Amino acid sequence: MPTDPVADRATDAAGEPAPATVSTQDAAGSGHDSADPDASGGEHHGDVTADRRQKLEQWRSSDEPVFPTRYEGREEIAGLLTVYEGLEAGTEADGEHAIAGRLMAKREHGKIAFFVLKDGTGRLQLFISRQDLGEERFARLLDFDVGDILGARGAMMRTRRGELSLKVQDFALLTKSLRPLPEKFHGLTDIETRYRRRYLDLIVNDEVKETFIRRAHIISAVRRFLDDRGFVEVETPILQPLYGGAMARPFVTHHNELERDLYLRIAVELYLKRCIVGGIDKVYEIGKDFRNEGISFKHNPEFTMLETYEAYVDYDHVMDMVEQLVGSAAQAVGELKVQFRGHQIDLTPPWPRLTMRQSIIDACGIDILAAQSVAELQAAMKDRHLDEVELAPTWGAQVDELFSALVEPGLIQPTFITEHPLELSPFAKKTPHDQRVTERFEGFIAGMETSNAFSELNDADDQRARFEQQLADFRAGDESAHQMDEDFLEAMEHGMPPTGGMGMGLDRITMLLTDSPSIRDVILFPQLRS
RNA sequence: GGGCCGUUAGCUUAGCUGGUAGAGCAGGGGACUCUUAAUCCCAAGGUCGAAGGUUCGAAUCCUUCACGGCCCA
Repeated sequence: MPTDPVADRATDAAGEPAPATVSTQDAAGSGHDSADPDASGGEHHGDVTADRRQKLEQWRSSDEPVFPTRYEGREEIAGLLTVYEGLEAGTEADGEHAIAGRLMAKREHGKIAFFVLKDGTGRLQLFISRQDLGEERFARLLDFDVGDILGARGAMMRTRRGELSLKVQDFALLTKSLRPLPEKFHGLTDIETRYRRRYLDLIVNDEVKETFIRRAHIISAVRRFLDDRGFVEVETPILQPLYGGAMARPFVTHHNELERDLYLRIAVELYLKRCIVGGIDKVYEIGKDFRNEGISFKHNPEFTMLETYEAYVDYDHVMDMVEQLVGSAAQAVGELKVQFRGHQIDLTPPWPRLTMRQSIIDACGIDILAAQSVAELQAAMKDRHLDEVELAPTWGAQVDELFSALVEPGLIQPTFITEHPLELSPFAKKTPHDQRVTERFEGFIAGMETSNAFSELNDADDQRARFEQQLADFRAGDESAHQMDEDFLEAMEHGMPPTGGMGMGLDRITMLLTDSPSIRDVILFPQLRS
């Protein structure tokens, strides 16, 4: 066969970095022969996978590698976009570049064609002409399917219409894709498929990847904030013989050799406090907690929690820290004023502070400290026709229901709710001015609890009494009530310094800072029914 | 757990008071040297989520189930 002079030039240009292309010229010819009678492809009648498998077999029978291990000289697309930003339309730059990525679009146009290649950093158009490649290589390149991963090499140019492009002189198949991508215009919208096959969501919906990049930046910023303040990051058990540190139902698992059940942690609180007892005065952990509860737009059974404990400070100090921590996370990915579900939310410190008692009085007129039993409370609710609030078995649980139903959804701007009732706060110190409430706060943003902190209880005898009260609540039907933990009490009896402790749901912070309406949008592989 | 809505080609979807499915994109064949949701021509692609029921006849009506979404608790 006569050597196309243009193809020859292409081979020379690509010669030294990619010697494989030299032998390709012949291979392309023989490969093309077997590819030519595409009538055989017609036997599959639109079976896309079968058609692609057949193309893969054609590549295998050629001399070109089908799943090569590298593409020499590859550069990231974002870098080229920056370097050639000023290239004028209709001109071609000197020098040669190589890129690699997934083929996202094909636009054939007779003797030329336009492809769109996407790598982890961006998209770049490929300008392909038969004149540059020669007939055989041109046909072979056009044989690629959308979804294939390929490498391309050539000069940077800008088309007459102004699109920055790589003028392809040489190319290689890096990975054959056997299945079609979702449709290009509407993309992948089915929510279930997006979650179950997140890789497709990531390929097709660019903003999804952006959300997870932001998530990573947020978590980095949180770490940096704490590290800069001298906190030590630790890792504590996920498999626990006794779950605790929060009010929630656990997942149970089983250890075969030990012949005993273990729980997946619902919080890291009790272990980090042991670290405080041990003298790590500033300590934190970022990791997964597991709570065996319902699934909703703000609940996933496993979620990412931050907990911090700092010795010799109280909850007021922690409140100041939370404002600054959330602020610095926000500034890592944007500004202190964020848009969330149509609301403009201003995270600028200081945030308003309101006692839980006052917040419930404001919402419905009930003074929870005046109605001191579950019966009195429910009578007060009945007087005010608060039928939409679910009844709870204990006074503490009933207060929580009232608050969750009537106050929480309205806390759109960042707000600290303080001085929770003792019954709801088995690990918080009582306030000096009222023994019925605690030095505790929860930070609410956009109607979601995003942080929870207290002046930590360090009186071992008081702690034991709290556990006993929890045990009574459990027997009264509150399944989320806390268990007795003798091992933890023993640690406490050795003496824990006054400590300010805090927990923060990082998934919810990420929702807020990425304007994601559901927690499933900030968890790559959320829990679904199977 | 309850209510409402949804499930039709690989993807996005139309399908009225019942007469066993129509399109766009993707894929196949062809044309095209500046496209970018390229365009044009041709051909193909469906166990209508599953199982029962009503009916001469069911994507359509009924029942149950599965999965999903939203709302409520």
